[in-house]
Amino acid sequence: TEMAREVWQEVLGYFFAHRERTVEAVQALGLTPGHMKSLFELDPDDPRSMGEIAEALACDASNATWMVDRLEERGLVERRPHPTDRRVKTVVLTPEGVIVKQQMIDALGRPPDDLVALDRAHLEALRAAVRLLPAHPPFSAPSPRPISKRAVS
Amino acid sequence: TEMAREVWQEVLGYFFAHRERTVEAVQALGLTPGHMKSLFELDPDDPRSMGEIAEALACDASNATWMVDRLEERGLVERRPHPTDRRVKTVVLTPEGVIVKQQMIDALGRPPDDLVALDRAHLEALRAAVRLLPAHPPFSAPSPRPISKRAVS
DNA sequence: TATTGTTATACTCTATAACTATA
DNA sequence: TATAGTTATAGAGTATAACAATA
Repeated sequence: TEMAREVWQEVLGYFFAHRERTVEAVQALGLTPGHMKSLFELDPDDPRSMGEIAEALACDASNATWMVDRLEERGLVERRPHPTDRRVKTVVLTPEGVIVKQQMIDALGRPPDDLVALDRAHLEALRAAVRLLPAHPPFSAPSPRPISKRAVS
Repeated sequence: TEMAREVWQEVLGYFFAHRERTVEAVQALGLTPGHMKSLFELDPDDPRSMGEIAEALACDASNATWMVDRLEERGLVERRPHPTDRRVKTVVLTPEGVIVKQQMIDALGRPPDDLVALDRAHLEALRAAVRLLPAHPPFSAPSPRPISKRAVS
């Protein structure tokens, strides 16, 4: 419908107006957009294989190797052998990786000044409204980790 | 405030969930993100200098040269001499560039399916709310062109 | 001399293809 | 033989520095 288009264009316009700020926030941590996407997928306790990372990032396997190399050089992630399949390498966040990931999430999630400056009434209306948006993964995905999950598919 | 943060994070999360779709829409037109940003800045009747383009895209002047080269090869833009300063080259959209720009805007502005599928009541509430967002340039900026503007600053 | 844009060059990120080691 | 990951290589995109033309 036409209303959906209006809503989407407003959201897109507002995001584009602040896009530069989010890019800068990531760069300030010395991370590239690719690193950012990788960190969102990784955790200390949920090992991911290289193949899973490549799939999640929708990139080539060789590119995943390259990206994980860079993250490993910075000490943010660690490659580990797979318990049963010696072809597979799994990747987990290091303690420093956890810290940087949290810094990244904090920086990205900080609202723009012009939004903070809005009336309380407007903010309440906005908050009620955005909760009507279709379900989507929370941007600060706190690693949904079911208790019993095998290490790697 | 905390409410502003919640609102921002919901908007960000919703956008991220559909980010891939927008990238694909641009790629389908054979455009890179850099081209996309360039087209947003260009128009048929509002010549921009190379320097202005580099500034608007927050990139190096040499990179602007490179990007305009690519757009010119595709016939979407045209370099023209500046009327008074022969050092300056100005860039305008060609007729074909206008068409492709409009296709890009249409593709980007098409709302996600899950938004279109929402109840009419929810959509009305969302539309009313997003209009409360702080002022920002409309994403499909229809080339704000004051009648009397000198060609290039 | 200062400024505009380009060219020369190098570095980052991404992909395809060939390769190594397991299974 | 097939699969997981890496390495070799090439290309797009970005930046810095040197350069040419013009102011």
